[in-house]
Amino acid sequence: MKKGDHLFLVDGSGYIFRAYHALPPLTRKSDGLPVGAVAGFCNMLWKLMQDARNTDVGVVPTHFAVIFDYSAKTFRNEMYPEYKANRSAPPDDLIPQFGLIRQATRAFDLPCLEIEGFEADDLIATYARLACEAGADTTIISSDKDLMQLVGPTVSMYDPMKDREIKVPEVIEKWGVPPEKMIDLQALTGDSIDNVPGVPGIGPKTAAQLLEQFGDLDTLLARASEIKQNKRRESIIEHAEKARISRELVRLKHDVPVPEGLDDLVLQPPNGPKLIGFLKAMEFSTLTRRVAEATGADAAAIEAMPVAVEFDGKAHGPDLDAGDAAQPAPAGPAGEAASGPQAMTPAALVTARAEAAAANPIDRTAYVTIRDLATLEAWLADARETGILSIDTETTSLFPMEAELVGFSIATRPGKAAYVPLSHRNGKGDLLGGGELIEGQIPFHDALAVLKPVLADRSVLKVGQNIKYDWVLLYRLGLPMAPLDDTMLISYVLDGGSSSGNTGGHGMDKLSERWLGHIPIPYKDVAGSGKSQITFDMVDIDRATAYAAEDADVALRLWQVLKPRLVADGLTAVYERLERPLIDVIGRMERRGIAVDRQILSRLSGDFAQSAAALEDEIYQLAGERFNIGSPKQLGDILFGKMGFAGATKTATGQWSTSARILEDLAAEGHELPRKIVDWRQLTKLKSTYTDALPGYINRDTKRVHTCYSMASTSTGRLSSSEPNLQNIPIRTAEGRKIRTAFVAEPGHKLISADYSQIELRVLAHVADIPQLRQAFADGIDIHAMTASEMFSVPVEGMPSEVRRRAKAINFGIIYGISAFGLANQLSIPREEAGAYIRKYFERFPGIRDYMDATKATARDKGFVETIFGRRAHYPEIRSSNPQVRAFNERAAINAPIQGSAADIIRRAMVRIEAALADAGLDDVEMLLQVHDELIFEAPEGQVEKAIPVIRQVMEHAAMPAVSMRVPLHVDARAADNWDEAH
DNA sequence: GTGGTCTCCTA
DNA sequence: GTAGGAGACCACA
Repeated sequence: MKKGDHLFLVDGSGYIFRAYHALPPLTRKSDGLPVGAVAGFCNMLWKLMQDARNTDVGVVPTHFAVIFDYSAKTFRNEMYPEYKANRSAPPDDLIPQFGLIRQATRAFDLPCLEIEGFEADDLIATYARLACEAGADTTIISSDKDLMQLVGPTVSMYDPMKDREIKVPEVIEKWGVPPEKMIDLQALTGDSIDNVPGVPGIGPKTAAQLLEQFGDLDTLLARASEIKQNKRRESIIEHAEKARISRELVRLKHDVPVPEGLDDLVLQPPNGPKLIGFLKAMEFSTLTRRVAEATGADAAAIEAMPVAVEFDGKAHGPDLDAGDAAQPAPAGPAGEAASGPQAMTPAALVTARAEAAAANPIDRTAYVTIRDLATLEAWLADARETGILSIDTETTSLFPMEAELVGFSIATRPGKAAYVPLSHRNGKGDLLGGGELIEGQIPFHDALAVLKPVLADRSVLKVGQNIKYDWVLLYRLGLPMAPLDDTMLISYVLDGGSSSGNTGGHGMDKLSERWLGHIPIPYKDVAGSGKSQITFDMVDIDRATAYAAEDADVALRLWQVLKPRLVADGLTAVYERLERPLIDVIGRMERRGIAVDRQILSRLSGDFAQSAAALEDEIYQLAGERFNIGSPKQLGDILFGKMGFAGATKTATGQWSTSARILEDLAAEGHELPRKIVDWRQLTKLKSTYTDALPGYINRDTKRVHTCYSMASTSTGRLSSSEPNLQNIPIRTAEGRKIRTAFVAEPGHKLISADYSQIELRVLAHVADIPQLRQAFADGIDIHAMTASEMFSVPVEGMPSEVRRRAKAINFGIIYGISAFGLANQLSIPREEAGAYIRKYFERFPGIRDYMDATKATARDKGFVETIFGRRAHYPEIRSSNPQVRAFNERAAINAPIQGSAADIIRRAMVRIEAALADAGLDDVEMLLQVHDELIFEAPEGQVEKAIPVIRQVMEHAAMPAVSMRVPLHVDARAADNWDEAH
């Protein structure tokens, strides 16, 4: 940059907010994406650049940059934590526009600058200083008073919305002080919007007058006692320190370490086609035409560019990784490098990756065992080179909270994989294990010390299959890992639904077979199975290398094949918003676990055992013989054979059915035996599944129970919990509830339970857009009573409970893809009667039938259905010629968007809640469990009252801004010493 | 020992 | 009628 050059600096962030509030709202025609601020921004930039080229008016920029705030947190927060603390979140329809405006800037071929920790204003101050030193002039495109301190002989401001220049005279006219005194003036007046305190009672007029009188702030504060007005004097003396802090807050930083020098900001000639591509994608037809005219481009021949919407939620078009600073560019396999992934369409990239996978078969002989630090370091250096590290840990247990690390495998490029054994032992130990450490392994802590920085390096993407396991394990060993990608979760997003099966559908062996045409070594083959199974530390190192390195290699290859499919299928947003950010959130929940009181469980076990034994005697008495009550076969013979009870039905395999339902019916007829069997079953169930089993899951180190959540084993997007399953802890009966009292908070803490009320019915009301349901939820009235009232024309007041019960069953039936058969079963009524109810229901709520028909049609056409956030559930068998299979898939397809949308909503809440709690200063409030529509937290007693509203706020607004629900979400939250009382 | 069936716990 | 996990039993190997 040289003398005579002219730098234009656009205050991008400032402009966004101003344009948003000043301009009428505008949405993209085709899909309702809000783009008002984007439109204003593009028009402004184009006008600026046009004016600049019409050399007879205005000044001509030679250098140009658009500058943004990186985030709300800056160095000023360290000086003064309350700075900008009362800023509310931006409006929901503005959020997606932030990313779009950055993309617009790039489409204009303009530098788009932002630096973490600094405000846009600081960058502007820095560049203005640099330009000044180079002898050039600067025009700041903004009207923000915070920037006026920069105005001077070579720096002016320009307000694009009012077409007005701001130079020294304008500043004096507006504020009564020259630009160089603006800092002192703002220090006195403060700023309620940014939460700069200032001196109470001092406004701009008074401040200007005082500065006129005393010259500057320091003099004023030193001689404050001379001020005549009593109130003013006292206020200034009392708040002198606040004024000083305020001065530092408003003073812009002129020496930000900017990565781009001035010479990087040289204004380039306009790239018409690129800009038109973007404008077309935004559907700005007028500006598209103008740009085409001005640049001589043929707009009709230019395609709309795929625009990544950094939208919090459902993708509007392919959500490329453009906005994801955390994620390094995917490393392409050889052969693709010539064109580079960016130059290929998503579909072409998918094809290329699949072909590369097929052409590059897996060769286990190429895997190496790393036995010294230098080699390990060289491999990790390669990972920094490629920006990607596939990793897999080998351990002694499936539970990451108690597993011991035996070794780990890594892969940096397809085919380039290695295993690092750490604690393999020989078989010389006694029966308790033991054995001696085998030689030729890197010392445990040395290897981890070398691995640690790479795992923490945000420029190296860590890829794995079910990487949450490795994350939890490695975190326990003091090795945090980020960022993460998980091939299992990518597959889950791409191919979720019944097509993938409920178990192992996204397991590595299946994925490898499907996508790479390769069957990896089964775990059984290296460690055996059953009684003869050995722990991995006993596996021969050569065999372990083949197995483990292959896993890392396969995961890397799968990642290469699957990741581009996210973009091609428009599922990036689902993965980025609902899966990826949840990995470490759930990882932390698993790590925390929950305290379970062993004494309570043990006492309950005793109680249950005693009651069950008493029942057993009575049952034998009534039956006239001893038999195994727990055997449905024997029980059926006794009840329906020997004793000849009526009403027997057969199960699918021709056995007598002894389900609770049948036994209850018999009991209702006055038979004593079936009643006692039902009670016995309940007690033994509670004992064996809960009170006996749970203590075995208490971790010996943490003394807590750490369930394992699976993020990819349901067809709808729900989580599942296992080992132990904490999502089916009893609640229905008084006896069962007692088990919940054993789930307790630590001393000095409380458990908080927050659950969504009727979330699935609310989702139904939203997606099917049913006026009566929406109204009922808006009014907060009893939804089942309302349904009954509509259906049976009875007033809600004084409604018999049986009527409400039936309506409730129908409401649930609707969510489950109702059938007359199922409803008849549920209500124990004839199928004809159930059918009549359903017809009646559809008469009253025709929108629901429309929704169901539309959902079935979509599922048939596309093979999948979608949640409101775009998660897909595949049901290919809905086209089956078997009517039973078809009907089942139809019901599942109807249920999936409802259950799945609710699951997505709570996932979104979970992703956000930690930050929300931290922002509220509640870092010690910890999320422990998720039970589909409920979240359990543990909080220090003193923080409970503050935490509950934060939790509710996040949960109730979790769908926003991606989806604005037509019905409110409602969350009930309560705190207590144990889970029973909290729920 | 493994896998299927039945039953029952949850949302 | 949807979505799960788990324990007990029992027939099979």
